[in-house]
Amino acid sequence: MGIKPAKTLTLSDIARLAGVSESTASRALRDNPVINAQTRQKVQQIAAEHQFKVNATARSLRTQKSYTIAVIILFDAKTQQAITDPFLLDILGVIADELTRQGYDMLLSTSKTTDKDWRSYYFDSKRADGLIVIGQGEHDERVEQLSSAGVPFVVWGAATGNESFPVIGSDNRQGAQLAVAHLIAQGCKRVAFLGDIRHTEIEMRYLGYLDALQAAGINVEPALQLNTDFTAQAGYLQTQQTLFSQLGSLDGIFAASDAIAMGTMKALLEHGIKVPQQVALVGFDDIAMSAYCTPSLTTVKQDTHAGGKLLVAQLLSRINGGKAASQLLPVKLIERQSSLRKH
Amino acid sequence: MGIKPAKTLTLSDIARLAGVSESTASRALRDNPVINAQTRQKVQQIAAEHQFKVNATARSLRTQKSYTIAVIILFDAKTQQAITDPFLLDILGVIADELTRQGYDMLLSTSKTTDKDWRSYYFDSKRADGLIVIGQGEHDERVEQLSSAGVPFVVWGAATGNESFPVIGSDNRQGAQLAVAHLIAQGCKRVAFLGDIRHTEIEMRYLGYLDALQAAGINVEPALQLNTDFTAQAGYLQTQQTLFSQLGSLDGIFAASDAIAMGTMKALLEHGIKVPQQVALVGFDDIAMSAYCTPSLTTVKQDTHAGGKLLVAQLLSRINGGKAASQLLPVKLIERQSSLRKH
DNA sequence: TACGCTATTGCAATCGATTGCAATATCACC
DNA sequence: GGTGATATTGCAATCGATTGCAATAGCGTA
Repeated sequence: MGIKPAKTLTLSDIARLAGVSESTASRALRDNPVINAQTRQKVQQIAAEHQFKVNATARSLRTQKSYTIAVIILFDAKTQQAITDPFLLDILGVIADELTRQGYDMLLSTSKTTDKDWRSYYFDSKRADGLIVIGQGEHDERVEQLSSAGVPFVVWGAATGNESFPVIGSDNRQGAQLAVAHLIAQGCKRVAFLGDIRHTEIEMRYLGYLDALQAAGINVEPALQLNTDFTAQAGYLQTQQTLFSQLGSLDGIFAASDAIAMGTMKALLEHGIKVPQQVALVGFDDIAMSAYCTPSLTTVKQDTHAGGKLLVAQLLSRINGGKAASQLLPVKLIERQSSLRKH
Repeated sequence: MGIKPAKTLTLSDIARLAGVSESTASRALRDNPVINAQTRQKVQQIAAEHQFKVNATARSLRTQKSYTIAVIILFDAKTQQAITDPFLLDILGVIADELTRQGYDMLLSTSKTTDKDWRSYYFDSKRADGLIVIGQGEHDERVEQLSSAGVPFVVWGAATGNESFPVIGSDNRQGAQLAVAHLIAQGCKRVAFLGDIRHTEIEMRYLGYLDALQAAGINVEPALQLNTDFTAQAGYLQTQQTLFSQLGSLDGIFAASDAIAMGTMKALLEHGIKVPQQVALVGFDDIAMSAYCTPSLTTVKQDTHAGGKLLVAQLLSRINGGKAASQLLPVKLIERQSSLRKH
């Protein structure tokens, strides 16, 4: 009478309904070929009729595989806010889709909360078969710990060549070099760098910046490198507080992320500085908004799609006993109004 | 010799090392008071020394609780891309933190990939104890299905008062009403609405738009409501293709999201239209970039922090046998340059 | 000394599915 | 009819932790 409490059915219920043993039912549901075709169909049909779903927990326990990957997003201890950079969402979406496509679930964690010990929490406890760590932060020692513990994991970040774990990431150095060379080609003589070089990825971008300056025979002024967090606000404040007052005449700025660049642009425009005529500006990431601010933002586009897929592919390969290798992804300069003086 | 293979220890190993039974070890680790204090300490110490972590899978199987919540992000079938709106990341971050704080893990899924049957996949299979659905999409029938199936879940979206499930969301109608009333106060006589009203949240915003117009005695022109997807690109194209050519003279635009508004702004500025002098513009969401575009964007701020916490609180209450109630969160108009004509 | 009560601890079942191995049935072929 | 090979199916152990209930020990008191 009325709707039944819908107690979840178990495999043994299905087996009973189909008149076979649990083992036969299990094999039938997994399409094991030793099972007679008719039996298999019957079991599958009954399971479907009752909307039976294998209990994932029991299966995991028995098979010792969770088919779950933990994704950990590292971010600044300082910027204690929730994840903010739009770029993260981009790559997160790709990873989510790709994991699903491969039959894996995704457990998401932000470093703020689980800063204890990922290995214990996710791996030792069998919550996940492997880890994807996004961002190396400021040389986070926890990442190094993982590598010594035999945990399958891959990192999105900057490969320096020295790390003992696989790192997938954009060719930050070349991207920055392209960006700054472009600024120089537009006539810039004195270019500032906004970004916190304590992050490995940003450090690489700084090296690319130096590459471009040196290739052009421009003298490097260390004072033009300003540590700036990954937010529009940081870019805005940095520009207001430092760039104008302390730095003499600049004619170009390379911001280590689009978010920073947007803050910078705001500050410049507020001061009546014309972008790109007086100061040309280039960012990094190509977030969605970059094309739609005014002037639109020249930037370096990372291939998040390839990156996400590669992260997943490498991790799964590693989990299945194979090797995972670090890899650099090519980037592309997207020229927009914030830096284009000619034409 | 060398590093040991580090085979994971089980509870029975710890029990043996401590010289007690598994049951005692289990109780000791969970701080069960019936266990003698000395025994408890000894067991805990040994567990700590060996970095023992309870196997979450086994525990889940036995206790019938996964301490995991599945978060499902719905988005347009049309915009088949990965999650794009920065607003989502905001609330996702809050939910992640709050779940962690409450001892729950978060399983993230995007609707594109798991469009089968969430109930089966997440709940029947015991992967999750409950679901948080973000966005109702275009009256997604799958959400309704959930409610009839006894699955604990809550939705972030727009409560209409008719739904059979708990919906937490901003007071979209009032937010829109505030925004449009503000435009009218700035002198706008003819205000367009950009947003796809097939989404319940947007529909509410449209109602608020109508409220404000009617309160001001302004005639409603249905042609001024233009279905537009949640992206800057959609806003840009819509503005270019429709607003200029077909709509006569507008002096105000209310965009249903900041992303749309930014696209619109770009198109307006490209056409040499002065914002806010000729056309005043208001968005919705208060994403991080809104303060940093030029002119900065007036918008309606949603309280994502309260929203995320409330979603989690209601869901957990529901899981623990309590009730979950729909709730409307207050919003706030943030006045910025894109609409401020006076002063 | 015996009895009852409390404080601790252990035994064994249980959660639900998977799988190695044994058991049975079926069939071909000599 | 007998024998071995093959196709199906079932039994029972197993994954690792939790927990109801029984068992034991220790202690106070009549």
